Amino acid sequence: MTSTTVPQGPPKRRRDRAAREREILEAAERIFGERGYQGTSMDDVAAQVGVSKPLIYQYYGSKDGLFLACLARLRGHLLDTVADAVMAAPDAEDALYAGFLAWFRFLDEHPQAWSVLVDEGMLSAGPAAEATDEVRAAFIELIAQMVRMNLPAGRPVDDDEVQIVAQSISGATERLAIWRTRAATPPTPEKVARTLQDLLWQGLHTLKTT
Amino acid sequence: MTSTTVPQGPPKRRRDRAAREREILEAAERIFGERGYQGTSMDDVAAQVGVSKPLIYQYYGSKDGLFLACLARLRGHLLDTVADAVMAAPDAEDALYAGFLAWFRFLDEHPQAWSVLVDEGMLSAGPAAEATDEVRAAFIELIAQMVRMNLPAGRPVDDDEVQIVAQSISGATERLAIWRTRAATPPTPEKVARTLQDLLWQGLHTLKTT
DNA sequence: GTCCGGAACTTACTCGTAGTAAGTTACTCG
DNA sequence: CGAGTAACTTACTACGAGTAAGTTCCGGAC
Repeated sequence: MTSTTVPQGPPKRRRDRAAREREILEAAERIFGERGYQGTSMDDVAAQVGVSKPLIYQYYGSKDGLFLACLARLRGHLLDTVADAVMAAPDAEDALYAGFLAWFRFLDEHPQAWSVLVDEGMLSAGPAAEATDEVRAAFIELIAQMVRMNLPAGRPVDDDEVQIVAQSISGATERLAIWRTRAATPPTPEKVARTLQDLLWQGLHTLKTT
Repeated sequence: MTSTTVPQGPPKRRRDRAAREREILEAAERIFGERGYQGTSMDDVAAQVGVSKPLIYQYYGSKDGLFLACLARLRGHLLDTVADAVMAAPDAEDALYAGFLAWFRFLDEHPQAWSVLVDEGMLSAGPAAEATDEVRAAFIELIAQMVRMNLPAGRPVDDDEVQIVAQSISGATERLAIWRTRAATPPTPEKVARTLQDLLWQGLHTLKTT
């Protein structure tokens, strides 16, 4: 009877680093999504994974680091979804609508992912701020490209204006998403996307005349 | 020589409650503005005022409570400034521009006030969330009223659409403000206000035909 | 004056959580 | 088998939010 002493139910012992990192990331996404950044402690995550806290620190460096990893993954996923919708649209006008629609639908379908994204404002201080800006910047860039699609090719583009418009759209869609989650009976994604498109479509053309 | 024992340099001893509350609030605004919500400890504020921490808790209840008090005051100030500019404008088109301009100018002139306002996202958890929503709701309402000013009186107003537009504008202006503080050479308030107005003005009229 | 009631204020804690130092266990390759 | 290394843990420190229980001072009643 040398061994066979403690055959635990879950045979979850040592895993290699990549597998553990994935496991931790999934748990973190879930818990951050449920309880928010502040409401989640590293001990919670560690306990959920069945691992000790320092291991998470070894892999992710800090609480901000772990949160950022979640954020980057989720936002990447969202970005892909929206970008696909935009690319699939037949023309610029449809692309605008399709992009908005994909955005709001994704957030309806992944509510806890969205909770994480909302909390990104959390990291406004510290070196994490730049990281979140980078993550968001990919989105702004997608929007900026869509905006440029609307401008005739020959004209000189005022980059400041493109930036202003892209930032505006980014801010508008984020606030609308937050508002929809809080509202008692939020309008459908279609309705919101349609209204936004109506609001912006004409104005986007005035840029080229400036 | 009954008294005259300890004539300290700064004769800051007991003050009545209202005066102390003001003093604490001013210090808190300054420190929150400089270091952000996370970066500020209650001990910092207490030390700055020259008072002990429990006194602040007695007056403001919690860190969130203190922060909210700052927030409400600053946002009220900002709201008044923008509302005044909107009201003073001769027509709806000017009102839109004037409102945006007042907003961006105020934030340029009160950078640390703005830092506090940016951090409000911080309070996405807990009972403080509703309070910040209330504070923001006043702004949304101002915008919604401006939007309604653009619609002909006789038509039935789609309240959902008005809300969507108001939320969008609120989100756009907030994100633009954040972007301007981070950008190396941000465009002038006039430029941003002008571009935003161009972007939105035409679209605002399409609402009435929906 | 002096006594007393309450408001202003403090000392000295508890508790929870981010983060770390130093050590231990198990897998792997010669 | 034995050594090296990656995976992992125990047992802390540090610090900040929030609190219990007390102390000091002022202003009015007699």
